[in-house]
Amino acid sequence: MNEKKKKKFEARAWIIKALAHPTRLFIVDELSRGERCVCELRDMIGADISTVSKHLSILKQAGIVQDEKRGLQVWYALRVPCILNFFGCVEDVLKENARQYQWAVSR
Amino acid sequence: MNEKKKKKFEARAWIIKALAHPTRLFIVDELSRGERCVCELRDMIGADISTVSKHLSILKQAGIVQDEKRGLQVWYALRVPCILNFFGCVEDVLKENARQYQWAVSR
DNA sequence: TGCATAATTGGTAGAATAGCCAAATAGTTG
DNA sequence: CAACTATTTGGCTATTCTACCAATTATGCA
Repeated sequence: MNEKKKKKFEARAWIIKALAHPTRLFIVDELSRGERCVCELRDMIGADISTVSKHLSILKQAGIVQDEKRGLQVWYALRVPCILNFFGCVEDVLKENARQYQWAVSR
Repeated sequence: MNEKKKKKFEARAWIIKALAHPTRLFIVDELSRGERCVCELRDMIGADISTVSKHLSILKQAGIVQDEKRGLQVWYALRVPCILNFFGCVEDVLKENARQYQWAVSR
């Protein structure tokens, strides 16, 4: 694998890694329904606010969300909605896995 | 967040985590062009065969690839091609990030 | 059966990640 | 300006991930 190709997959992995955590997936899902401030997300997630803030920072660095400060609050919004299309495929994988599992235990 | 919702995002994260590594993304990309045996992938990747095998095992457990033994070799193939659609979106994010970066440094 | 090849599994050291607390920063209000 | 609120950052520990080597398993062939 040449250097250029390597860089390409590293860049992709960087974005995908940003999504690879339940809390961050929850945040993306929530933001798909509109912008939220950090305190709203903290209440929904139920973790320390510093933890939530760090998750948001990872999503922001990856370019998946954007933020805007208004007064004391920081509001986050989805920057690239196409991310959502992916979840359909992920659900397909999960469904297929469940199907295969059922098939495996039934024989 | 209730227990059911939590499980849902954990399941999704499990699949996405399986993709969140440059080598595994390379494998998925390579398999999108046809099935490959472990030794072919090892040659392309240039890592220890045990490392490649473990990456394949992660993809297989997630249900993203499937394997079939033929003689001495094990051949891997993509199980859910819809995964590929996602990379278009990931590239969009990367492009958007690059654009934003250019804009930021030019002012 | 004994040897060679392909792949997986077990073990381990080092790197990366996640979560919490405490401290710092930024904006608001009396 | 002091007190307060919302968020981020730094520091720390526990956990998870990754890559390699060595050992094991499975198959093919002389």
